[in-house]
Amino acid sequence: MDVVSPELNILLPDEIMDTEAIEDVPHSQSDGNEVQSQSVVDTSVPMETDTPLVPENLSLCSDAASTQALTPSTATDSTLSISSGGQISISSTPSPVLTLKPAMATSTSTTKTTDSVTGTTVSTSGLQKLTTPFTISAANHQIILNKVASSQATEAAKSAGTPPQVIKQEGQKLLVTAIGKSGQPIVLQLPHTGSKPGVSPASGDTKTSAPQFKVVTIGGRPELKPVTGSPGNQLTTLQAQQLKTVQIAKKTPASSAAPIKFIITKTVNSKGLSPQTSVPPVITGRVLTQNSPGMTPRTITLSETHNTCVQSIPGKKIAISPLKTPSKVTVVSVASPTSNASQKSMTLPVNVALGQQILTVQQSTSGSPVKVATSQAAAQNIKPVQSVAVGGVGGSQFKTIIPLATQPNVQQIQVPGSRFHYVRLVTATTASSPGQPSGPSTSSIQTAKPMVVSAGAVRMSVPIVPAQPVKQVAPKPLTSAAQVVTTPQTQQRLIMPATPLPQIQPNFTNLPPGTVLAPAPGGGNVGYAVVPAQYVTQLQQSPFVTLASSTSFPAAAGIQTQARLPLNGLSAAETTSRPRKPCNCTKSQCLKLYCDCFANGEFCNNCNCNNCFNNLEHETERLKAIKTCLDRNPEAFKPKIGKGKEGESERRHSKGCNCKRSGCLKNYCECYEAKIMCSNICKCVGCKNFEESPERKTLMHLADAAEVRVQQQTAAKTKLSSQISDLLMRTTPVISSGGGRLPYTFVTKEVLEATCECLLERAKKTEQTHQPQAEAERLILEEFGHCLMRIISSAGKAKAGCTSINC
DNA sequence: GAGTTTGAAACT
DNA sequence: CAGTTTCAAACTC
Repeated sequence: MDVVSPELNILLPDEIMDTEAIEDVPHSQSDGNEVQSQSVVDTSVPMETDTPLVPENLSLCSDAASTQALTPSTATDSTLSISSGGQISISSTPSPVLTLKPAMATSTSTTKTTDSVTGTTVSTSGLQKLTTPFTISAANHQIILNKVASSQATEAAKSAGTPPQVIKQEGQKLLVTAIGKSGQPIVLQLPHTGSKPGVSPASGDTKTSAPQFKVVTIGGRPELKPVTGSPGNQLTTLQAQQLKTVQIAKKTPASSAAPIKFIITKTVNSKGLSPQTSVPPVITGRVLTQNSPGMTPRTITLSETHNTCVQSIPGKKIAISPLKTPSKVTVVSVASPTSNASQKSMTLPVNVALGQQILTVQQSTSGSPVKVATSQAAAQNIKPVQSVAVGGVGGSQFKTIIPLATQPNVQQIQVPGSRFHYVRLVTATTASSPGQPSGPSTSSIQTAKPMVVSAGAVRMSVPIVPAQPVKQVAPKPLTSAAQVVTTPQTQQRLIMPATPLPQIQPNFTNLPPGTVLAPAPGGGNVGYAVVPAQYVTQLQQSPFVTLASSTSFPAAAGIQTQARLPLNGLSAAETTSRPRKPCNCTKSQCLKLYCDCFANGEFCNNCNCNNCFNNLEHETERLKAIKTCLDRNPEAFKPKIGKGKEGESERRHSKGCNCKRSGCLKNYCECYEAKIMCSNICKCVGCKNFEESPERKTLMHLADAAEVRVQQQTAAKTKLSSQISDLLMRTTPVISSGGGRLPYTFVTKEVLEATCECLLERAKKTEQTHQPQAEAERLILEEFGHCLMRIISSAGKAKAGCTSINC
């Protein structure tokens, strides 16, 4: 049902919005009352792949069965936050905040609102009512609607001494005219439920049958206009005990070439529970990005289940780096009974590429290996909501909601501009004590197994799309069962479970098996510490191995990697399959900064180098080399790309380049390689790497086009592969399901040869009969089909025979 | 894949 | 600090 009008394309944020604004609302909204949903609904995450040029839906399905369609006008820098079961907020980044709050809501909106305007109501008729007392704040351009989800809302209302209010599912509209650049009203429509398709004024999309929230946040100008409720549609808010926000920020107007980026964040707050013990509701869905303004609107669908005892998980975010093409949202679900107090909220940049699978991670309790499951724990009534942030150029971020099976176990690690994508999964294990340090520093090597960094809490950071080597090698004491990964900017650590993670593994292609990413010494802004597999093995075999060498590295190596990575990220193919780039050093022994591995603080692994000393076997030499480099330049291992001085937000090369012949438009130039402009500190000659440079723009367009092509190809391949796999599974279900040989296993070399012979024979016949080429191709294909059928048939017979024998 | 170009790193 | 050399990646053919 939810439809986003084509105008949304223009309105969609080009940049990623800062997550903090999102977090503020939920936190402020929490009050002592709890709103609980009656039932836990299916938490399955949509897996379908979005198709370019096909309108997509952005919706949040919730038990409340309220859907809202937003038709934004051309607005900039505004965000719309909608909290199902709690509040709906529409905010613009610059400032003013529109807050819609329940009239009887016990919770007082503490959102950062200035010049707030209250009293606007949106009427709805039907099963549910949403009180529309809301606050419009000019500070953040936010409208927050507090809504009580379904029965919980009713109960809450009863408890409050007021009759329950119901929001009718049909024809409900929320017109928001306050947010719009040109004064065009934004329509929030509560979609029809069931099979009855609602008529959406926006675009008429009627695909959604389930109750949904459609949340669209669009950028807007600072000015705020009154929110108008459509006649007959009243938005009634009972009590907002849960706050969920979805925000889409638009930093700058999206260009035709640049993809429009959604920023949707949703957090759920509930009262009475501390953040540590909070359990957010499960929200499932996918996030799709708009490819170009002219295209049909793309929507984001997020299914939401209202749950009891919903707790906000501040900072639970997943960042998705912006892509030119629609991407799926990687959903990480982590189920665990308890939360870890020591956990910190993090943003997670996830470079979502076409065909990328939705990741659902269910985390087990402490002491047990981290589990990854596609299904969420059914027993968990409380499901954490996690926001998904899509990293954008210039640090802006795309946010969306990430469902969590249970507790705030997933934390995002956001590295703006970096292609490293990490999901931090924190097991809120019961064993973990709040005060217990979770860092690797407290852990020790216990076994020769994959390590558990912290005894108290298991943390997992999933580098979804590490395009480049993680920088720094800072081996840490390891315990068992997981790998540790840290991000450059924070102390986030990733503990990979010893058990393979099918959903995640493809994303670790650039990390060698056994690779351990540990936080570099010094905490804080520390680069990644990468321990090659062999190093891990050595560590496991020799618990007394000192990791002092890693300490020699300055903290910032991780950012250095970031600098080398294009802001827009790699193409889907690159991001999903490209391994860490091996070095080819021949003379430097990989102990000089010529070697990228060494410069990044990594051990060489699977490289093509000769006479490599950048490994454990030559730890002494390596340490010496590190010291030499640091003596020569204390900043040698620090990131080259960082923020400019005096509050400059743009990244820039710390030293500047010295290009003379490349015009700074080739990868020889470190600035260009990092996809940043040359700055005044560069000493380049004939620089063409500046904003207005036509040459640069041309190159960028070409690169974008190439990227799009790659993504499309990747998507096509993925789809084809999926179809083939599906076909194989469907054609011989008995064979594949009976524990026998899979169908393709019958395609032996001999079978292949026979098939080829048949095809060749058929080709010869067509030649001899002077068949037209088209006819010849048809006959050959037909023959191929026959061959396939024979193979399948034979496989089935073989299986049947085997089964009979077994019986 | 070999050879060339390029600019950072290393050296003097 | 400047000039030169070394080096490995980027690029071209």
